Amino acid sequence: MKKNEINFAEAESCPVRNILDRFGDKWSTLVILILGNYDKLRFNELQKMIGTVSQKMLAVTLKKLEADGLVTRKVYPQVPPKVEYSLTELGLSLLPKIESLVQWANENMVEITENRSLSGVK
Amino acid sequence: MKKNEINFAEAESCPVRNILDRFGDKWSTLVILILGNYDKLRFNELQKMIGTVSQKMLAVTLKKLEADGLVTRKVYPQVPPKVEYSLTELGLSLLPKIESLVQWANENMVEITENRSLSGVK
DNA sequence: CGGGATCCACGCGGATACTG
DNA sequence: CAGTATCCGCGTGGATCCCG
Repeated sequence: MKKNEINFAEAESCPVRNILDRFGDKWSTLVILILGNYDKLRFNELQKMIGTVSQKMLAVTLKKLEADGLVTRKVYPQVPPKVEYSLTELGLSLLPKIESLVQWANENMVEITENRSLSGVK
Repeated sequence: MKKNEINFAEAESCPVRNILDRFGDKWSTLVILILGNYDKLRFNELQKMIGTVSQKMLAVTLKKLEADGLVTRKVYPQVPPKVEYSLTELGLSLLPKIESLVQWANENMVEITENRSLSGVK
């Protein structure tokens, strides 16, 4: 009783795998989410907002998102330097999908946590 | 120009972080997606369908999903043993959110891949 | 067949120090 | 301020063997 013949096997040919591999990391989705709430943010503002991210990982994450074309990086030529990050059109088109996931998370978090603590699995 | 005052900082109090930490692993979303397409699957069927997952990781993934209450595990008491996995109500409620993400992935995969190869970032 | 138990490599990601 | 460079611990996840 299968619906579509989707090939999940090979990572390269499977968009699901590709996308999930990209945004399955620790910080990407969170950065997109935050940039969706505040439309422009500086590096330090982002870091303070997330709170627990290291400079290195925030830099790496932003670089990847910029490379994917999801985030724009605007540099103001001044001293001290000022850099602002914001979502691109592409990034904005992804935002509602992630927010939809977040909404589900908010609605079902309690139930999942209860299930998990009952089962005893870490 | 911020919208909601969301506290992204502490992982425990932030549903986003919690959910993303759970499903941000390598196989969870894929398993949910496949079980959504085929409503019942045995362990080996799942493994062959994914193709590149090890026994260990599939077992761990299914255990976590079962502990969360997203997947049901039905054991048939016979020799050789037969176990069927399927999505629970909770799992089914998550499915469309993930499929929505997959749809976005399919639509924008090419553009992202192009962007990334142009930028030179791995 | 459906896993559990072990061992181990690799890479993510944190801490720290330094620079334009 | 906005990063880069380096070092390194630790957890994810693969390979292999074993068991009911």
